[in-house]
Amino acid sequence: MSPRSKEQFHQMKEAARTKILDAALTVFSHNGLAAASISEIAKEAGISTGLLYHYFSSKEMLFQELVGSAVSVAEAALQECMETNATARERLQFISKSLLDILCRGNKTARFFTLMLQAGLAGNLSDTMKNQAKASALPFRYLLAIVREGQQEGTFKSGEPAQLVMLYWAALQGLCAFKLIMKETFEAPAPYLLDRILLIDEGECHYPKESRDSNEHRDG
Amino acid sequence: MSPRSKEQFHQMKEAARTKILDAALTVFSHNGLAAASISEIAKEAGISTGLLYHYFSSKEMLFQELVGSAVSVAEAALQECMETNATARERLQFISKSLLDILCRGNKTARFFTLMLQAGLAGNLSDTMKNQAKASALPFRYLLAIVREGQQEGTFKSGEPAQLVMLYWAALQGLCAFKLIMKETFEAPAPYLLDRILLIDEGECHYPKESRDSNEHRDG
Amino acid sequence: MSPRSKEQFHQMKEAARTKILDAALTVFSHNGLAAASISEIAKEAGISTGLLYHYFSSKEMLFQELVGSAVSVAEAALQECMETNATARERLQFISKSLLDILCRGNKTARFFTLMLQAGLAGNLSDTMKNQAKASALPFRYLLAIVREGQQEGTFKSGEPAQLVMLYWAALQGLCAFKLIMKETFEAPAPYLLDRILLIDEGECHYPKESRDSNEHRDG
Amino acid sequence: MSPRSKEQFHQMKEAARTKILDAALTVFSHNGLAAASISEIAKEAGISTGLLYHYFSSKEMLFQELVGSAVSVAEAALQECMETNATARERLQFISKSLLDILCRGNKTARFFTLMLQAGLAGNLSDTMKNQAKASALPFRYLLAIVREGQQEGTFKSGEPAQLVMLYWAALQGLCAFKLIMKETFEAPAPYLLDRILLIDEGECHYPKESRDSNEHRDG
DNA sequence: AATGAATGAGTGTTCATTCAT
DNA sequence: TATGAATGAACACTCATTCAT
Repeated sequence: MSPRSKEQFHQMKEAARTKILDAALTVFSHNGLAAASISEIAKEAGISTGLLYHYFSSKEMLFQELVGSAVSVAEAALQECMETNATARERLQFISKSLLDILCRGNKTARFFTLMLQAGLAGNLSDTMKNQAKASALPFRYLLAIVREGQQEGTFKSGEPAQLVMLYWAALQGLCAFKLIMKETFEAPAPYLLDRILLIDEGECHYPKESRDSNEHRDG
Repeated sequence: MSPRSKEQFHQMKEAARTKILDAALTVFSHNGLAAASISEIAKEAGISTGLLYHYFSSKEMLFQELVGSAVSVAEAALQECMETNATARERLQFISKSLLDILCRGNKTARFFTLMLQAGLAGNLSDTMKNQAKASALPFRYLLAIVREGQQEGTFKSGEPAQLVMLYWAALQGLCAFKLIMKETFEAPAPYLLDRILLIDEGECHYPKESRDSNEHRDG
Repeated sequence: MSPRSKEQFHQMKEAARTKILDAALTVFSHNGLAAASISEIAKEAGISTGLLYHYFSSKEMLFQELVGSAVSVAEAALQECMETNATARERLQFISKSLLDILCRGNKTARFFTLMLQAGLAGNLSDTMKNQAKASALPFRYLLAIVREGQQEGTFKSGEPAQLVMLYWAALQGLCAFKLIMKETFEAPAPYLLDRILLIDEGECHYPKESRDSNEHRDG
Repeated sequence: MSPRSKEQFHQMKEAARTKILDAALTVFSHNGLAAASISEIAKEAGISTGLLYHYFSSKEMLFQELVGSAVSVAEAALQECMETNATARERLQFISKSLLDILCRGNKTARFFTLMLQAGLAGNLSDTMKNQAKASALPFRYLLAIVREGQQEGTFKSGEPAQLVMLYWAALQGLCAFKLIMKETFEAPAPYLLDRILLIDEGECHYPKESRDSNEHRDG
């Protein structure tokens, strides 16, 4: 009843929720969204199924919270990145490097990406879930801004920004999936390889920019 | 003995099998292997569940046939491509263009890619299925060969070939997934954007360059 | 159309029916009545399921015909046996010997007995089937008559005739089941061992009959 | 941690298991293993099918537990019987009387015998089940020992012991099946009738053994 | 007479969810 | 807060039966 114990309670509650969310992420990404079972998640979290339902009202809500937390973490990170006064090139390099770093160090990021992918693919989700899944499109906006800025800087490759971002993001998605599939065998590519999808190679001759613009976006 | 000719039977059987395989591809790629339900596949194919089992002995066998056929089609195509005496650059451009073309025209390719992805991700497959799933690594070998050749040609970017291929393939995987997620909204990137993951840009200064300039954007 | 071809047709039909009945007997007795599948029977008989339904309108009818034919064969044999003017002892010995003989030579008899047993046990039969199953009680009547006659002859053991017959018949049932279970390992007991359930041993002192009657029913 | 005491849980669990095992015994012995349906067992036990699977992981495991418990109970009883220093004759009389007594009083024994029979007959059992089924051969060994001993005592009939035991056991099997088939109509035979398959009749002249007619018909 | 494709109700089994404790 | 027994609606799969040929 004291403010102290109240806070303690809150902390314990949050700790329990986090434990469950972690377990859920693992199980969801292993078996696919639909094939994951609540009882497996509960076992992974070390609690009973009944207690799980004390914290999350349904499998769907559990999923939503998972996605929601991931999105907000990602958004915060990107937001922070945008607020620095680095060049677009530096920002991209920072993002790529960060992502590939955590990709190397653990499975969590890969699991999140893959989970979002599966959620997007699943044809039988409720509307709320579908909206959540679309929230993953959020990083697109930030990247779009970076690409546009970078093209003006002259450090980014030419091409339709939306297509470039999609390609970059698709590659990232694919890498995350591969990480989970190949397990220990997986070796992340050097960040500069990923950057190169968007950035002009350092050795590249990008001075005569004007003359290129016209014939580069169309090639078939 | 038989009141219907053998050929008639055979034709009908093949037609039915094809219809079922198409339906299965659709449903599997949406929901993943575990979450895909036989009854949904049957409904999609316009038949009863019982009849589905007349043609395929189990959900797993159905999946295996699907994967097997995809792999053999892909291999044949790549094999053919390898046997031409084009340059590595031309080969890659051909592959990218072909893939993005069929990606634009229908969902089948995207579904196949996504199916293989889901198969690889699923943690609870039988051994035969796991082997099948690994068969998807097959295109890697071909691409590796092309990259190595291209780097010697001087038309491919430098970098560890295995990592380059992985990046290229990951981008392709990701694009296929996006295609299914975004549906009509999806617009495939220009092939040259994909190529650029591996190929040195036209404008790049790779000195013995002068003679090339003109034929670089064209890849057919 | 000629009377000749008509008869030929009839013969062919009967041959086909017999083939199916044989197959059905085998499959029924192997897997139990309910677990036996029509398609398995058809395969065993070398025909299609459709054709089987041309001869027998349902699984149940097939079973009924099977039982019916067995019962009539058995009845005919017993009837014939009763019409001889042998002693009761001789009749019983003849019956035991005949049964154990065919039990040794093949599985058909064992299958019939076991099938009837299963039919009797099954709780979910239609009424017609239940009646058929009860038809197996028919041999009881003949054996009862023999026992009563034999007790008057002084060659059969004392005891309630109905109980004696049941014991004899139960032993026979049990042997048939064992035959199917043990397969090649099975060795039928000597007929006289079976007879001895009902017959006074040849070496037995059955003269002082009067004094026995009272203490024989109690022995433990 | 647990709001219900461990003992409470254990008791409830055992009670539920017993209830299910009883129901399963009834249904299995009626319909045979293959034809028995889980839903019928659940209905008989008054629970949902889902709950049944909470206690037994499959139909097969349920069957195995049933058989296992029956075998161990039977073995314990026989073991105890063997450890007394009674004569072989007395032992057999005890066994027969005990069995026929419980056969009269309820259906459980009859069901067990019949269950074992059906298990032996079923052609499509898993290996573990087949082994279990063979465990039913266990009483044979004890009876064989008794018969051999009794023949030396001069109180058992002559004849190949294995055949004599098989006949005795077959009769018992048959009686159990009849009990289930005939239901209330069934009247167990007097124990001495069953004993007589193996024991020399009290009134028999077995002292002056030499005088005994050629010493049985045939048995080597 | 003969086939086997086609159906649909049924089986064993799983699992999200609820509830008494 | 915490448990796990209990439910019922799914699912994969089977099979007696029908039907067009």
